[in-house]
Amino acid sequence: MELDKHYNPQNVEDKWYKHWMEKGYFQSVPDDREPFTIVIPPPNVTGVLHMGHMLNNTIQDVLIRKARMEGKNACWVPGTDHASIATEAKVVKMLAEQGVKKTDIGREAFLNHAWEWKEKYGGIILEQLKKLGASVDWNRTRFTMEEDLSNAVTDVFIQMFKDGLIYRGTRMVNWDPVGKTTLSDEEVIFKENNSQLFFVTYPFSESTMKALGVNEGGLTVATTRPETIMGDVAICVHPDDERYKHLVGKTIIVPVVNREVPVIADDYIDMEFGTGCLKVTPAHDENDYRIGEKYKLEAIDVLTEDGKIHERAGVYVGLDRFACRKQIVKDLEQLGLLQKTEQIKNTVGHSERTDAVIEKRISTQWFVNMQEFMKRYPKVLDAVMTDEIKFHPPKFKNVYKHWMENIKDWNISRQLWWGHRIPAWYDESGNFVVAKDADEALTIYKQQYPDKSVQTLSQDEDVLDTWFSSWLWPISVFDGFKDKNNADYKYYYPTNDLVTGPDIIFFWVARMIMAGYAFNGEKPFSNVYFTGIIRDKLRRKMSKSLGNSPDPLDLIAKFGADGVRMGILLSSPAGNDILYDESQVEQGRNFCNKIWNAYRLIAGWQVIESPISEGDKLAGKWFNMKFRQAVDDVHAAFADYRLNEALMTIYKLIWDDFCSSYLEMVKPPFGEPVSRETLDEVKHHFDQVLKLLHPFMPFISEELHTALYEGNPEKALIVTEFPKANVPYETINEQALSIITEIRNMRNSKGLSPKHEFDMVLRTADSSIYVQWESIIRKLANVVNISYNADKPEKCLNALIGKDELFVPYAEQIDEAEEQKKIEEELIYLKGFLKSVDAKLTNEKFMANAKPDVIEKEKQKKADAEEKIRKLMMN
RNA sequence: GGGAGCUUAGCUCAGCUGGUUCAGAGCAUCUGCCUUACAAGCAGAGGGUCACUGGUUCGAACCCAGUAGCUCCCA
Repeated sequence: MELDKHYNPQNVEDKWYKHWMEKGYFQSVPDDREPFTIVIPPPNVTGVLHMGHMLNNTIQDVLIRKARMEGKNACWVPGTDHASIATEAKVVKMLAEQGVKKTDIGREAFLNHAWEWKEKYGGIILEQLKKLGASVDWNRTRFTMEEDLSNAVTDVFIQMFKDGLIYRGTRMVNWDPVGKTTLSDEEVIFKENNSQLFFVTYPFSESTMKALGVNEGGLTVATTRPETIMGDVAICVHPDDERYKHLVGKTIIVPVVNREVPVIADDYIDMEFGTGCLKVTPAHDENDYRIGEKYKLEAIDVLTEDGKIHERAGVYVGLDRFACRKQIVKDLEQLGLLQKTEQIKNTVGHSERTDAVIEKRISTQWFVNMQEFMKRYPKVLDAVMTDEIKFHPPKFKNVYKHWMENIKDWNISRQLWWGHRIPAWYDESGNFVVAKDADEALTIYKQQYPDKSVQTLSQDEDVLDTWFSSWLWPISVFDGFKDKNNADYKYYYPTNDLVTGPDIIFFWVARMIMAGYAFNGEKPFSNVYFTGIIRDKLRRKMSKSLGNSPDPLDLIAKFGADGVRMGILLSSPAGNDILYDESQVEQGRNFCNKIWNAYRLIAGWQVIESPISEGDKLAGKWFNMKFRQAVDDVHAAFADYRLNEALMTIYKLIWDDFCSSYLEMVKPPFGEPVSRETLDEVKHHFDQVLKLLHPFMPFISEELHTALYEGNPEKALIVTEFPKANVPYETINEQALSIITEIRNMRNSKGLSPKHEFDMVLRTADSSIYVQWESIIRKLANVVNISYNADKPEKCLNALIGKDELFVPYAEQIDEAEEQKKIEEELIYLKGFLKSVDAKLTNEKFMANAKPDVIEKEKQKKADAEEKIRKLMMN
């Protein structure tokens, strides 16, 4: 069969994925083997695959495939996340395009649309994972809003409420005016902003003027948010501030609304900032809220849920908050109350999902009491600090610790419909009970409020934060809440590795650890591999608006899944951002091609039934040594989750040692056959290398593994054995191989063709280390006659091979002076080296302090250098 | 404002508890080759004051202090 000159992934990848599926290799059921479990970070159900997913899932697939080949019962659980805000936003947008508003159609109809949407688009991202080669157990696909997982959420909520870990309270929360929902602190992204700082004068009240005996005047405050002036209830200054001391206790007038408010003093105030006067707006700022509580001030919320001015403000009603800012500044100017405007840099919170500017708002919501939680489950922090749960790279331990030690209550209610509805039921006066369903709620209610005669309660309209279900994921995918004693859960949990981005360390990783210890008393996983964030060449994050994010499926179509996997992995040590560049996936594709052609080479060999030659035998042993060393390196790299280094080791093993060296050593001259024994050995080595490669590049390795055995391999590669570490091997002295490089170099420097034949003379104390390599040296260095310890030829090129001398007779265009110069340079180098070594050896302090083995090494270096110098001097 | 981390070749990064003249890898670059496996290739080569300044040490890319620049997290 004619084989294509270039590897063609299209002919290979889908075929093998289908085959693996049909054979059920991805499926896992509990048995007596050791389990190896990974739960996928569930992508948003309506999402599409992006580069981050590619990196993340490739790493998981590498870990899973390796474990599977090591004889473990590998189980990779796939699934999707309902992603409350993101999905609801998409459905709202879709309905808007049809001219439908969610409030018009009501909750039930809206949810029908959402489920329809989910059915239609929910599977896309999982299908895309197949293209990548992800060996997930599709029978185990879960969805965070399916019945069992929803029940788990409800049960956990109820339990935590009973345990006093969940409470309903009125707090200042983050409000997203576009999504019209609250957000947790983690969902607020702070961005640096160029803002204007407005200096606004609040005039003295009549009584103040009277008391001061003046006819005019006022206090000037600096604010970036003049549109909240209508909510001002006080002016606050520092008690020690000499400028304002006399005004404390007096009143001033809030501009525009002409409300008379007090001037108060509190040492919270920073005298240096602005004018040293703070306008107190308890409804719209966290710090003002605290001051408001302390001094029992009213909180006037002047904004509506969509960020417009509320009727309560009295003026500008209905105007958008930013439009209002402009308008009020204009009006203040006209009133002569705007003193000046300064440009400042500050940070402004934005919604992670909608990017809207966040408003602080006082609202009644559900919270998890985190301080209390951490008090009860100290293991959540300890496990990470003591490496019971290992972070890779470990630098994220600090980040984790810092967050844990400063943890705030978690706002878990969201004003959305798509999600897990909060299992709380209310009567008309706001009394509520928490229960599994309406019936149970009523029963409990009657017990709790026996004197009330309510027959119907209404359920909380809000749903829970998406992460309130995600944090249960490693437990709930194995139905650990439904039945603590089920076989899957007992077998697979705790899971082994979690692979995710550092951006969700708080959202998800930390909370899964909390859930693990709180609901089960056990860690959810043993290792967390934090990937980097994929950026473009210029270190910009990949984003739709920049258009710098390639479509992963296009890349796979162009370069093959193996090529893309390799390209992404090669440059991504754990925790480092990866700078994506198409040349990397090109490198991956080229590597596939290289391997493909290695196969083409041996597939074309004619075979003869003759015994293996000594040279081929030696080449085989030599390659085996290289292979074993590489395998050990690969295992060591895996142990530290240095996957990129493991892959690089394999890359070099295949390209340099297998292709460039081993195959060249045993390759028969054109048209000549190869011995059966040699071919078998080459095939064996090739197959070993493919096994090592398989977790990284599953498709091409499986294809060639099969091809090597003429379509009848004993086993599919995916379930063969991954090469083991620490297998003993015969050590081969390979010093002779540097002769090849030296001679090729000589030829190159003289501009000679590789076809130009050379003879060579070696001066050595031990010719045996060279003799066995002769046939290979002849072949690869194109040398004809080899002699040992003969006289130095009249005219020759020379080089040092270790401590031995190599002469290559060559009469033409030889420049004696140049050759001499080369030797001189070598001598200068060696003498310098010797001097530095001598300096150490004659230094008493060195001899006194250095470890014996270091001294021994230095002595050896001295002896070697002296011998080399002696030889060079003789010429 | 608080915290963490980074700075090594043109680029991306290794360099473990100081000890081969220790300065490495891949890619890129340069030179010569279309040598019947592969030009998506082959054979070679050249690139670095290890951010800067001091200190500790027989010895520092590595340890310590300071300076500068960058990144991330938190408020």
